[in-house]
Amino acid sequence: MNNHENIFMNFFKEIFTLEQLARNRMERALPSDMKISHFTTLSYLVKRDTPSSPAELASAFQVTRPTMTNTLQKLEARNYIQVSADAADGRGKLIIITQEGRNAFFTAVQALSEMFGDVANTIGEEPFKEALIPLTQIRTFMDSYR
Amino acid sequence: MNNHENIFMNFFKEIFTLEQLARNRMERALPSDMKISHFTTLSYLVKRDTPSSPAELASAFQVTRPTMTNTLQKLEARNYIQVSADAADGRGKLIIITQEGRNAFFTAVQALSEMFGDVANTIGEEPFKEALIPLTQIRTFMDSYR
DNA sequence: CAATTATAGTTAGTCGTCTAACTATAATTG
DNA sequence: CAATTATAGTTAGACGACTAACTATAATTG
Repeated sequence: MNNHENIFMNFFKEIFTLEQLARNRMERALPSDMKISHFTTLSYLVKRDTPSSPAELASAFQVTRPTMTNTLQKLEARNYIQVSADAADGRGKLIIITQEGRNAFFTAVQALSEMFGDVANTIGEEPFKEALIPLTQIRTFMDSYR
Repeated sequence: MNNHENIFMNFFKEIFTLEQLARNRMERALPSDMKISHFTTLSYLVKRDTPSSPAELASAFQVTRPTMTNTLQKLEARNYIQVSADAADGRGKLIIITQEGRNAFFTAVQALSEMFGDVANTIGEEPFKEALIPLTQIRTFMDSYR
């Protein structure tokens, strides 16, 4: 394995490890019935003022449609989202967040803020800022180049 | 959500998305019976000239011991590793990689190299180098601060 | 415009990870 | 040194992600 490959290997090794560390930490901080997939989906919906389709959500989070079906079923069962038929497309559905969903989301944000606050106080936010630019660049590229 | 939190949210959103993109891409590039967990475990073992314990491996990859048990059982079934009792500790086991494991590992490295080569040719390795320093810093911190 | 192909969403089944609980051995301590 | 506590590894069961295969509707095309 030459140097070239080592940079990529090391990069993705860090990504995999960080993903696991962050997932564990966030899951511990979040309310027990709120998974990361639920949180990120609500986060997307709360910023939108127009309905989103399941396919759009699946694409936004790089998960398959069956995975998004599963996530949305959980959210609907908890009355965090409202699902309706798309009048403009007989195959489609439209998703909006409910007030209950908004409340649950902001409660979760509060819990995460405290957790992130601890991290920020210790390591500071500089490394995060520094990493964000190349990370976004790499993610955008890998996202488009499939 | 204030600015402070947005940096962390955005950072971890990129980590989650990148993890999924990288996982999909690597899984497609690897031989079909070689999972990422198998590859990274073999990668660790191939660099060692002394045996490793399952607990050491679990800790190195931030997975639980039952998860590592599962991974090692798969690797042993394929004769990629050799498992023996630890004479110095009646509870422990010792893991070494076999020649067959080395061969499978280097075949996998070859497949990944080609995939990374495509990425490198298009985006270059600069963003990876740039991200690696703060990523390692953050990972090291989150690793130690549990 | 009928037939084909593509797309939206779901269901079924697999896999890898997790937690909880267990056995066995080692280390610690009153 | 017996009793307690900690550690190594496994098993069982839950969960979220995946792929393959399905239904239904939309878009395309010969």
